[in-house]
Amino acid sequence: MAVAPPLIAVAIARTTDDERWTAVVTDAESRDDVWWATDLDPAELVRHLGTVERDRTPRWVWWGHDTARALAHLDVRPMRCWDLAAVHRLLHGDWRANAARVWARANDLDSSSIPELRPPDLFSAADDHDPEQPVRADGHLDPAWAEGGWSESPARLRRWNLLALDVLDRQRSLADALASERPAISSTLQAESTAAMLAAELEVEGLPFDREVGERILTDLVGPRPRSAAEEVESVAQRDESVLRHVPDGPSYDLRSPEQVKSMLRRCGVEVPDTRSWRLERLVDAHPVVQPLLDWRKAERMATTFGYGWIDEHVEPVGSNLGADLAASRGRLRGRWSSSDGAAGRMTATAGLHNMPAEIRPAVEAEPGHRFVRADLGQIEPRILAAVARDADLARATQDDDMYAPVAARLRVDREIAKVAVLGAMYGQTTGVGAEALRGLEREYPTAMGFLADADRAAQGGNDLRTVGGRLVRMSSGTDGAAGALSSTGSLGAAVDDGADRSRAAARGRYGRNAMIQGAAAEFFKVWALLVRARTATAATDARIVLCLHDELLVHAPDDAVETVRAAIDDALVEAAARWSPAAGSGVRFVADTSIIRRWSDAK
DNA sequence: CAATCTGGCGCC
DNA sequence: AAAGGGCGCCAGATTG
Repeated sequence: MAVAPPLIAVAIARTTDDERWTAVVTDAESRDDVWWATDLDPAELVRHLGTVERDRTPRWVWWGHDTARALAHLDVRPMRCWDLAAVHRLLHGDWRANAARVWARANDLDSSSIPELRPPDLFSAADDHDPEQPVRADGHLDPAWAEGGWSESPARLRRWNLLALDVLDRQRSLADALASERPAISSTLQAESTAAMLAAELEVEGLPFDREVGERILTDLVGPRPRSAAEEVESVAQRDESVLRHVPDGPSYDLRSPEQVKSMLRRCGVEVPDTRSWRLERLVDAHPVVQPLLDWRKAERMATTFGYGWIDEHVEPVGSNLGADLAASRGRLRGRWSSSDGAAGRMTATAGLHNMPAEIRPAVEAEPGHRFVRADLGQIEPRILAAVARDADLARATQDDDMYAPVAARLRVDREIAKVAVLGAMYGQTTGVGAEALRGLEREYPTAMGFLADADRAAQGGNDLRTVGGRLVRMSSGTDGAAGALSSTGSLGAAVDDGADRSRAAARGRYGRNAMIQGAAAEFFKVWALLVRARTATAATDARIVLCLHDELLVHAPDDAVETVRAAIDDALVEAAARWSPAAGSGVRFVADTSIIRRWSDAK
């Protein structure tokens, strides 16, 4: 049995904007400072933190993203973490995990009474609160502390660490209380915390992006970069005209307004309830305006969401670590990352990192002397279903590289039907081609289907759920839960069980059933990604994860390290399956497809 | 005026 | 009987 690593709190802050640092490192057991210093240059700080990491291999405790981001900025890469905000999000299903909310929850305070930070005014003189005291008389954190005041002096950093350790104790005891119901929860909390560190690293690292390639692609799709506002207006007008010239003379229509597009189509004799592309695609023969409209939509989206402005805003030059002449157009595409967001705790990212159109992906290109090692998990959700439901029959199917093949054979249907049915069961879809096969699934895999039905039923009833790893998925109404938008709004007084109510309940059911699978898949993915992170960022290989995409990893590695990285990724998958306790002993096999490529678009 | 909602669409 | 999960982002429309 391994000895648990020591828990050590860390708080760091820049003293001025010229890169001097203050740091306090506090031992959780003794509540004594392991080390503190002020007016440090970054190299000293990094050396000290590295010494603690190496000599004591601690689990680092900190409040949240600020600290993780600062560590990532310093290129300090702790291997074991406890991020109070990440743990809070998981335990309480509350994604607005700022320090005040984390503290309030850990201390059983009502989050609706959290004080707001107010600018100093005439009344502040009447406030007898001591500014050096972080906790107010009502038990809440002083908002001035919570929103940055903690970083103003070494004494405050130390105090901030002690408060963090108090929260840590409360979080650990809550996790202990949940452990009988969710045995994986402790390891989930550790993985989620280290994933928060990875998210901060992804923000700093950025995704290698070649602006010249990107702009060339854009030129093909939406025309050359406008050189003036007038040219911009002209190009927009031309794009609009390519659609509007097919419309009979009459009023003008704004193609960006769905209502007006509906009117426009009506004038052309095409009546539609909405103008979604899948609907219009069936009507391309109904009127010559339909196809140009579809083309317009595609180009317009490219020009607005992923156009020149997008590149200008999110791609930064890599700087001096490459020869300027060698890579003038080389940049890094950066967005903000969250390690666990939304219903099921998936990673999310801004700046289009998670929904970049395939057409643009050739611009994501490894830097000179480097390649990408790309890996994606195969059929992750049905494999996760087999594991979390502990369905032995479905687990047997996962032995196949293509698990839909044995499922199809057992149901005596085509593979495509089996696939649609399995996915539909996890999404809550019960109509269409998969409907008949769904009944086959219920007959042949009653354990897995029963698991989904249980989650569906519980969620329909408004009961909160927990993923297998322990993440709370809130179904109750209120302002906290991600399911707020789904909660029933109508039936307060004269409750009428009408169609709208049933439809909302069904939506909650689908949401809940899917959250159990998507959430567990996210938890498994993070275990895998973190093992890859730990194994590939050694001095020998110095590879970096540059993108996490739900079931896909992109690692940027020096040419001579790519084979080592590939092997590490494959080993990490085997290890993740053994370490992630819901899978351990379930008989479920996980598979990944790994390739070594120059451009992201080269795979698949 | 900003904040929020809605339709639409990219990706998984 | 019917029931399509998640995210971020854009633009227009609406609300406060």
